[in-house]
Amino acid sequence: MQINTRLILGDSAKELKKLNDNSVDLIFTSPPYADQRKSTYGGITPEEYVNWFLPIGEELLRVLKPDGTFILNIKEKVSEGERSTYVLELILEMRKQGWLWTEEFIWHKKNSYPGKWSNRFRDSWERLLQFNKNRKFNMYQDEVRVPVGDWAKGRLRNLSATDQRRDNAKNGSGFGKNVSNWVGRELVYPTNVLHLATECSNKNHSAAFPRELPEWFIKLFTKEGDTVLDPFAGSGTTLEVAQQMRRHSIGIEIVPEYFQMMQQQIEPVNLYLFEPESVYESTPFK
Amino acid sequence: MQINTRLILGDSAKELKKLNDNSVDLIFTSPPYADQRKSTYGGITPEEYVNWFLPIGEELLRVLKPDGTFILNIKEKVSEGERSTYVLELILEMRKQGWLWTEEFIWHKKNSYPGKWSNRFRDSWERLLQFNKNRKFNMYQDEVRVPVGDWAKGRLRNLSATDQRRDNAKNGSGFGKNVSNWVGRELVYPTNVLHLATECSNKNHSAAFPRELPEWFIKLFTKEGDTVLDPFAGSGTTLEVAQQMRRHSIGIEIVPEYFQMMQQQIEPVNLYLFEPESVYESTPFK
DNA sequence: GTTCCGCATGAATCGATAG
DNA sequence: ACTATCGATTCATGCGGAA
Repeated sequence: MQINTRLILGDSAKELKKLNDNSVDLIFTSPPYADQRKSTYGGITPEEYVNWFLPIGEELLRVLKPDGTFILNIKEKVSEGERSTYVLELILEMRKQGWLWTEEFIWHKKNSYPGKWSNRFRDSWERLLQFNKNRKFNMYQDEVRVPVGDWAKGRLRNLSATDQRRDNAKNGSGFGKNVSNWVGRELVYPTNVLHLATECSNKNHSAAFPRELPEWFIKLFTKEGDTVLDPFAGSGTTLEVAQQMRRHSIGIEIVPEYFQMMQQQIEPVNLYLFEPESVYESTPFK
Repeated sequence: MQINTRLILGDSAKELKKLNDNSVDLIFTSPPYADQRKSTYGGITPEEYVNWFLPIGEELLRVLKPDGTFILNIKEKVSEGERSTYVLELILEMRKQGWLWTEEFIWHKKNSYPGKWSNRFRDSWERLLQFNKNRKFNMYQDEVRVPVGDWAKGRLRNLSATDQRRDNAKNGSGFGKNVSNWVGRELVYPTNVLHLATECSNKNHSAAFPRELPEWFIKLFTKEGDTVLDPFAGSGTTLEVAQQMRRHSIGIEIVPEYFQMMQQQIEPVNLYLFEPESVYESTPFK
């Protein structure tokens, strides 16, 4: 199967209009955060932020498949000693647009940005807001199971004898099922807190988030051959990961510098030859 | 110095009116969360929640000292497949009342409630919203510094088997060096994420949160002889901790059962005899 | 005296069933 | 149709009794 990675230089508000309705399985993005300094490129002030984002949210709602998911990585900055409220307002407004606010994951950063202030500690977490179009959506939970916590090592070692007995007793009649239950018992489902380190600066350009972050959500909400969209692609981490995981992807980036960085990093068309029948499915492009 | 712990049976909306303006240094509380079922304790629906809380917020703003802090422990529940938005709305409304939303701490629960659903993982975190009356407030950061060794310990504990082996392999020759490195290591400031386990069942009385939670904020925002207020005292964990830390405290609880539990747990007036001159400072009661 | 194992139990959520 | 109740699911933790 052929995996397509499409890079677009331009403004998301405009470029998204060129995508078809209901054509994307997962949107994962980390938009530019609001910033007081107007000098920075794309500098959107906290006051403008919601109105700036909403037209894009509208388009994202259109291009997402009914059973798709939108993950928005965001964190409000401090402004005049307070946390800004634009993220809260954004959630409320997006619900009015028709989004369901399904969940809020937390990225608990193991190594947060250093610093010291008299009235505040280092900020060590970010929001990962999950939005959906419907209550039913695709979620492949088994793909992200993690090794069971440490406690089990000491206690679960010789579970066979007693625990199987207990299991049988509970089930009562049926006794065929239990063995398979305990196979691979080392894996448990994760929670809505992701405890990851921020990416070390071993690459020339440091991404806003570590590769594990998009990887986890791509695993969880898509399968091979699905399409991932990042409307604020930045240096292209999301797309790079999506490609390696054999998902089609589309990235939009307005800053030429970042766009070129992406182009150098990513092969636009990546052929996986071990599945030769090149079934070219419905493309998300009009 | 005499430490006063005052327990009040009644409705916070009314009882708070009996407290003086600007008389409390820290408010730490965990109000009943909104609930679909009307039969249970508190029984406030998500729709009613903001309007129910706001009059209490008004009184809390009045009784808090100008340089005091209000910590609100809360988490929205799921309702019809979505996270409810009442907490977001509450923050926005409290700002209109005059509160500053200074910070949002995260309580990352090590042991979250179990369960499995097709569209959601276990909820493993709660909000600790920090509100203030002014940009300047008392914060004793040095009181909550943690040894670097703490995370090192946790890390070694978690990754026991394989990682210790790997660690040895890395160190290669010298195996005496590493341990002494962490002894007496300098204290560092924490972040805005608290990683604690929930207090589990088998203790005499189980609280909604572990003792470490109020303890940490009492250390951070008050000094000995200051006054702590919990308008939803529940089983009295906050007050108990405050008393042991030699802070005055006031607890209000509407459910007689919980109130009696507090009374049994806490000595109303606790004399610390090793400071005999009983300086009776300004009382917060009218 | 340690270490180990069994058991109970949580600020939960969904879907089916019953009134 | 709409609401209240109930069972099923699941994992980290502390306590108590056993090895």
